[in-house]
Amino acid sequence: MSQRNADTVVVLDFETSGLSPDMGDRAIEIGAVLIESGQITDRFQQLINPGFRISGFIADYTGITNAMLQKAEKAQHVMPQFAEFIAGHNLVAHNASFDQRFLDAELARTRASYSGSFACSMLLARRLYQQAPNHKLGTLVEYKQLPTDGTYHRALADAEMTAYLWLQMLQDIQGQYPIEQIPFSLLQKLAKKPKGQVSSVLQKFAKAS
DNA sequence: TGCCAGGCCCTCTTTAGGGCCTT
Repeated sequence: MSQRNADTVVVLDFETSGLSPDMGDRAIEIGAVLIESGQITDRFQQLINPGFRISGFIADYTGITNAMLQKAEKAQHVMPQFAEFIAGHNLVAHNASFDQRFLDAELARTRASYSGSFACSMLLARRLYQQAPNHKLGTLVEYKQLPTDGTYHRALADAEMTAYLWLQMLQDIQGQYPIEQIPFSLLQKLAKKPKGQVSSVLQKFAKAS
């Protein structure tokens, strides 16, 4: 069974050979962190050999080279390990629809599956931080002065930054509204509400809790 | 930091178009 609270989730990030698994693109790296009761308690990071050479653009963008991928395990070995890592947890990603498409596509190639549901840190940030210059992960890390070692576009580093962003959003909600425990489902619901309704939804929930 | 897609979201909208975000 998936954890109900928003402070216990797996935050994940894929680096891929392109934008669309339907166009033949594959995962080349997966990174994830487990957050339990608001603390990062575990990490997962694996390069994945896609079975073909990646473009120069992707190598430059990620810093992941074809030489690195040649030595890496294929998805059929990596994905079952990852399915074990995320088992029983709800999932968070920045622009989650992108990562969900690759997770589903890579898991479909194995017998592995998952039971948690996704929430998107980007959709939530668009509602909570409407004054931010934009809602790219790197911009939000700078905007909220979140911890970073300066590494971008690598799966574990991006997953960690997304995790800190997620925790910051929980903290900001709890600082503004008297909510002790935020259900994961509330944040999923908020991310789909019109921006003008976010405050009233949180106020109504705070009164009821 | 470009192209391929897809979902969200705004507006000069809804019989549509284009920007944002992910790699």
